[in-house]
Amino acid sequence: MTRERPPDRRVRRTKQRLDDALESLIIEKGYDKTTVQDLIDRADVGRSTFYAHYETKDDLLASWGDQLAAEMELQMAQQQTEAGSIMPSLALFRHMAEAHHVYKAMIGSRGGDIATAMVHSSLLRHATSGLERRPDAGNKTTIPIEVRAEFLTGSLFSLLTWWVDNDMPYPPESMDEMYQELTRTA
Amino acid sequence: MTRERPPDRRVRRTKQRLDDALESLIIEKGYDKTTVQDLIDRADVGRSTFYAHYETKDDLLASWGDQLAAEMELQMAQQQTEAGSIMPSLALFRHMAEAHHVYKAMIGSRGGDIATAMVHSSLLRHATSGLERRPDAGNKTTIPIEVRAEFLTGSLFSLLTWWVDNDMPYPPESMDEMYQELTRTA
DNA sequence: TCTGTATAGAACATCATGTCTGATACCGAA
DNA sequence: TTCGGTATCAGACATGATGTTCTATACAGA
Repeated sequence: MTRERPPDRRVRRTKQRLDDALESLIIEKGYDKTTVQDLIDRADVGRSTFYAHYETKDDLLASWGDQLAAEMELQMAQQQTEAGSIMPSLALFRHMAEAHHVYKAMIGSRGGDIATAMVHSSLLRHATSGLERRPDAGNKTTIPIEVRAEFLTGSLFSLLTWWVDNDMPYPPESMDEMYQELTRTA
Repeated sequence: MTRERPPDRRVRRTKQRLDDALESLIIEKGYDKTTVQDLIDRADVGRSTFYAHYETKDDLLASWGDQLAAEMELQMAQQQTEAGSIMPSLALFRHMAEAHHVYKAMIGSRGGDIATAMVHSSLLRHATSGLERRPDAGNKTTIPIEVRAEFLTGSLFSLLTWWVDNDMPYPPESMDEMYQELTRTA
């Protein structure tokens, strides 16, 4: 068991700066158009310093995205225990509402894919385990769980992105209700 | 009314070569990693020739994707008139099965986004008009058509991509049935 | 205070993109 | 078949982003 040493304060500062720079640049000009040069300028960090911590721009994005995902997981875990719903959809709608600047900026840019892929597996896990745990009262469908899980995940995603992209025309609670009703069959 | 002149035979040949090169390269190494240099090497075409016809790599992809979309539209239009279903899902599953090499190669690469975006609007149109035309027998939902259309489109997409990405474990007809059942509510 | 490590700054090689040139080959219409 | 218009080729070139490497300096933690 090798003891984890807390990172140097300088390292923490540098990473924090880069994270902040990334977020503001994503909102400002989108992930695609953001260059490494932009990042280190905004973060006021040396070029070699950047590459000392991250291999590529995508690497930074992934690391930054992990933090968002962690927050998300927290909120999802809460709803999971509360309601009997399979997907933690309400938590997701609320979470996206909070950070909507970022998500809207990422939709359509390549950063969206990376973020999407990161969250997708996590959501799919929720769906699968939720379906397995479910009493399945009066549900005589023969559709494999795999397919149903993918359906639940994909349709939720589509509503989430549509909603944010259209500047959230309905409150999170309404979106959640609609999603619940639309996926009654699954 | 300016009469449309058919393009020079040389132009046709060049574009055909580039289209072929694009398709084979997408399958071979993915869209992202394909460079303009790769394209013109494979197509055996001069660099300046490429830029005489397309502004960027994405431009070529879009033009090439239009052809796929056109084929798709054809198959979709047929099913539309036949069955009473809202979405031409069966036609889509069959279409993707035919060109699955290409689609699977594009899933996850940035090319996927561009292609996805192209098809998305077309599918959304189908969904919207289908919902408007529908008799709505015994359907007392208050969910706005916009949301339902997005739901139908998004969930269909997710099943399509999952299906192709997992090497089509079920026949197109089964996938279509499952999709129909899962979206009974909408 | 002292040692190890992170950082700055800048130079550098590499690679892909997109532009531009003039010479050549080809097309389609007369 | 000829001829004018145009597509193509080959290559050079400018540009901009990426990632590497170096040394001197600043700082953290013990």
